[in-house]
Amino acid sequence: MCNNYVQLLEACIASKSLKHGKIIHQHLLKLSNNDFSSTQSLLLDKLTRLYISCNKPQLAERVFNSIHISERKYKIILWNQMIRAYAWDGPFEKAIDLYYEMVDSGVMPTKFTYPFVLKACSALQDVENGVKIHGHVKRLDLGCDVYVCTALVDFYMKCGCLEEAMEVFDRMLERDVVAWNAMISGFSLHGLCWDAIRLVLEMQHMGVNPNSSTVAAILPAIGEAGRWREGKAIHGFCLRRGFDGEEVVGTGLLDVYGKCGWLVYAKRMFGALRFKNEITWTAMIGAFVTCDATTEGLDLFRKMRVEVAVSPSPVMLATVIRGCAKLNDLNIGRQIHCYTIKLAYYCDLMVSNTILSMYAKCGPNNDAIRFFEEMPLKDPVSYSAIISGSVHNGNAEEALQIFLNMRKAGIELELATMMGFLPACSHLAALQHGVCGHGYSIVCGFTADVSICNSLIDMYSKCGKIDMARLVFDKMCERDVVSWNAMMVGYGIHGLAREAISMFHKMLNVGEKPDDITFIALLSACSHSGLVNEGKHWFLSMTQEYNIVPRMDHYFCMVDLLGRAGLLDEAWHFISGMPFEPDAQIWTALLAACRIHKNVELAEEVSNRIQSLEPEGTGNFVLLFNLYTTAQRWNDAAHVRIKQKNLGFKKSPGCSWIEVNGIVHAFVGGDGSHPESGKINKKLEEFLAEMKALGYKPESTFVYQDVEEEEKEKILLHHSEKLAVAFGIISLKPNRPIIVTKNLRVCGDCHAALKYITIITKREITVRDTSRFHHFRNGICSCGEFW
DNA sequence: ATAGGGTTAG
Repeated sequence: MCNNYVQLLEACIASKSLKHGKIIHQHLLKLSNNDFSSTQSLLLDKLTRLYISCNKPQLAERVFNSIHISERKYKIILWNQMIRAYAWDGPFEKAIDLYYEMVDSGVMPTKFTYPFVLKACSALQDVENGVKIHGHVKRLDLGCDVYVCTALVDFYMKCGCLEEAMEVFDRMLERDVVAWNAMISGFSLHGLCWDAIRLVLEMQHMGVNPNSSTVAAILPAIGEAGRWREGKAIHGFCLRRGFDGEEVVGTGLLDVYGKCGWLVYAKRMFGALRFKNEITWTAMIGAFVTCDATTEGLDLFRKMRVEVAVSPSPVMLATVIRGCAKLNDLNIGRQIHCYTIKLAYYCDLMVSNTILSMYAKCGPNNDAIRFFEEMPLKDPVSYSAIISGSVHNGNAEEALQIFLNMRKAGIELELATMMGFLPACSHLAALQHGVCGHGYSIVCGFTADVSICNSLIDMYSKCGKIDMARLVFDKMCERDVVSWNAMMVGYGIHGLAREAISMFHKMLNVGEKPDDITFIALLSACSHSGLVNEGKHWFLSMTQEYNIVPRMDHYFCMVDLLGRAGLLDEAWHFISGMPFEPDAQIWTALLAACRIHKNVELAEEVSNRIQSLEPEGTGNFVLLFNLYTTAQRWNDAAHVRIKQKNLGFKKSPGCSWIEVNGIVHAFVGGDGSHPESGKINKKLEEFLAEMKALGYKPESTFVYQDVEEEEKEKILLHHSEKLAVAFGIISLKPNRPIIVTKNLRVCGDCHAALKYITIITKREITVRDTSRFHHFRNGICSCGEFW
């Protein structure tokens, strides 16, 4: 009877029939009175094998454990197979546990044990156990086995221990193509393109022929590095060897072409492949997205849905969603989002992070934050995406809050998190948080990264610490165009145009090529310092010497430059000579200039143009309104206000904020909601009396309501920037800097008053408004009255 | 073999 069961089980193993196997298992349980141990070990052996072959390692392990311990010792193949089954698709910890159990029960592992258990270690990134197991290998004298050594190389490489991997590899007496491939794919995994290529050449030199796996292993690194020349060379090699028709190689080549921007070649590879699997389709869609042919990519996705009757994989949907984000197409984005819900991919972090980032990029809206809050699983990537997304959508305060929650929840900070956090500090001028971010970046080694340092330069300069920004810049081992641009922008907003220009020359001296943003930085620096002739010079040389076609933004800088300097007619002519239609922003720059230089007639003309171009804007109304009130034309002013109201626009209120002990306190004009409001008002009253004694006269032209003088004085005294400064003075120790940020341009009366306050309090005050910094000290402002 | 988060401009 027993033999019959053995034969039955063997039949089940051969046909991988779990269903029948389970029935037999039940029978055996009944026969043996639910006592496994009395069942013959041969049957248990077969049953274990069956469960392993059906990929049910847990069931297999349970049956295996009922074999008597003395017999289990000799079932080495079963041990190995169970470890393999766990190492295949987890739980990986079980593979490692089983390995130790095996060793502890005195069973000698074989060379077949190690590749499996090491695979489990690399899946878990468990270096500690991997190293311990490496020790066992040495003791068991398996250190020369190609199979085991290749597994060790693969393990070390996947865990990022490149030196250990190389050491094992170098000691190998013989190396087959698989061993070389382990090294090559390891380098490729870490983006070390040149090391991977060097090894391919070396292996050929040693007489080992690369196979199609070698090619497949090296292609991702080539693609990531954008080395299209090497990609083409490998393509040629594949053609000679006949590898190019293989799905894996063909897909890899397609991907390289896509990543290098050679869409035509990518399409040709795709067309030439006889067999296309889902990965091939995904790679092609991704190539379209990367090469800015996103619409075509989405079309291909639809075509695939019709032609191939399989549900798209998470990776494919992530690629498609990336496309929606790039197209700024919330409609299709939402559809794909629904589709992922239908396919139950909502627990796939990669998919949900892509959706999150799409909502953030297509903002500003509340979709991103809502989606984030409802995510069942979140990882550091999700946090990074929502932090940078919130900053991108103009909500830096929210970004800061999420960052602090993240810290509280103990979630690991990654480099990209910092890349979202530092701009949030820049926006808020939250110097204390920014400095913490800098410290943390040093500790984590992030400061070795050029982009992090670029963000630090930006953070310090926007927090008023231009010298610290320069210090970061000077300490960088490596700089890119962004570093120079960020530094120049910093000098520009601090009114240090000369320094910005000198940076530009230094940049040219070290051979860095200026880009379009470099010139925006240069032109806006000139504009803030009133360097009209320099600005004109750079605008011309930008096209003539550097072959950069001026964009709308460059024209904006020029209009701003001419306008601020009072050259209104020239600015007008400059706009008329533009090669394309000026947008509302350009006209607004001119309108702002009209306000500074009190030219009502031109302002009316310009305002009409703005309204025809962009009826939604409110800045236009505000500027015109202010201009009329300054000219005391109250009727015209009222008319503008009525028109604005009828059209349903509200002016965004002036808001100023200051960071005190890591908390950002915000104020609007006349704000009495702050807990310290009583003290703030008292301080301001004191200042008013002292200022008047020093010769201050409230400039009532900056009050845009037609009310009594006394009332005007009160309104002026409670402008948001004065409230924030007063709060700073009463809450910060005398040695702490006072840095206030405002969402609009600083008001003229406040500008005058703050100068007096620096005399009275003997403190330095910094105000950052929308266009630049004002450093007040001893009754003088760094802007030299030019802003 | 395909794959998620990122710096400078107004």
